[in-house]
Amino acid sequence: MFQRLRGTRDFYPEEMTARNKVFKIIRETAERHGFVEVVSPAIESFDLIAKKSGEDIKEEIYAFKDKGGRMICLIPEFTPSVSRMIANRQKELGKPLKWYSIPRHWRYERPQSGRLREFYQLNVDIFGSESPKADTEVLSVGICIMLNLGLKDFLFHISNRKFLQGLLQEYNVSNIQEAFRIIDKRDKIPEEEFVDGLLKCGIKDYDEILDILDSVTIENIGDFRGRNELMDKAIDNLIDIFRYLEYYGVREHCVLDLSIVRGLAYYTDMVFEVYDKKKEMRSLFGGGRYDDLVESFGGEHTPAVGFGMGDVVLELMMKKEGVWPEEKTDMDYYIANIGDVDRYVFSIAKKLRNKGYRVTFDLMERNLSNQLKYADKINAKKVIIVGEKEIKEGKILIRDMETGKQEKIDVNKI
RNA sequence: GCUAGGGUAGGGUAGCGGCUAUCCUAAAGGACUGUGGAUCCUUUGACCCGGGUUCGAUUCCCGGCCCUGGCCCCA
Repeated sequence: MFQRLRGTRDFYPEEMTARNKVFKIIRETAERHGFVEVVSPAIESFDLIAKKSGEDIKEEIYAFKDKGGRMICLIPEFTPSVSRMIANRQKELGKPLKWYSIPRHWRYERPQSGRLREFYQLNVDIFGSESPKADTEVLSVGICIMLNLGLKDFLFHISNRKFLQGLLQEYNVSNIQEAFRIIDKRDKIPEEEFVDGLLKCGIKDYDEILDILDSVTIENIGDFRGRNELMDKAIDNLIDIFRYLEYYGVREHCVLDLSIVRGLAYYTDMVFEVYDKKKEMRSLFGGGRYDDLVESFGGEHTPAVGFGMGDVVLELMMKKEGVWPEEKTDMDYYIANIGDVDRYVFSIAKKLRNKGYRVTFDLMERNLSNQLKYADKINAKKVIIVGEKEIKEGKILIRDMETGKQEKIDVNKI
């Protein structure tokens, strides 16, 4: 017997119906927000992926030589591919671009809760707009997807990196990237290690800085205006975003949280992460603004903002909240036969199928009892019984499998 | 890469140094030769792999593989 490869999943029909429902809600929500779908190949050149993440990424992805000796890989993320797509057709694409995609991604990592080697990830991005309205649109899609999926226990923690960057500059902090990394880990590491890390980055007055991060809200952040240009830009941006979120009616799902920085180097302004309200689980997903990334892939300067949401954690969250759809397939019609009535079975099936119904019939030469048993098993809503006796009078029986009620109708009425 | 726990029919489980390896469920069929969900019966189907200890290992020991968590990392 062969087994699945580690960290991969099979989706059997019952699971597939539930997943399709979830994906449908996600697609519809994105499209109602004016996003259009794109797809790119599952394989890309290793150089493209390494462009953003460096050569060391090789250890964490599926990378191999193809028969032509080219180093290629299964895509571990979407950003390089979509940046390439934009750079390739820079001139003809009208800005802003509002794109979404639900590609499969592969990462060669140790699987654990909420993390597999093969997974789907919704990517939602807006390219070409610097406006905080674009940031808001991206946040809004994320929030509406969560709500439309029936989720309630979540909160968007929103920040702007430039605020912290400006603040750290005021305190003459030497290594700002490293400081970002440490502050990002604040909740995960012991207090001592955290303080130690801050000191190493040259942050002596960490009490003051942490106090600011903890106490500032969207209501009082304006008090910090006038300190330096970076902070002013961040403040204006955050106030705009929260105002727009208010206009859109999703403000209640958001909170200003200046401690959110995200470890990644390429985010430039707004960043966000989504947590359950009590922050018990790990981050559900996150994203932000990355204005310089497309350019680094050889395109023109293209401001961008977006997020990536993996299906694995989403499924865990939905199951935890009890809103994962029922895993059950069903069928509109099962046509049962008694005796030599094949010609009627086929023609009835064709008529119903042309009308758009899902229809199936016996392929096992079963007796009526077992045909009904099978119809029950596949959750057929209705069974049409084509019997020799009735067909002589031009009649068939329709049985409602839920009520058990059965009526005799004219065969031509189908 | 590091670390904890675990691997018995398709799914869920019991068990023991030696019995025909337990039960539930599932699937196929029958009881019911023209009516599903109930009941009963039949059939199908498992001790992860390799080595060691032993008269004998599914059980004990070692190694590997795999699974479930945690760490590193997290695009």
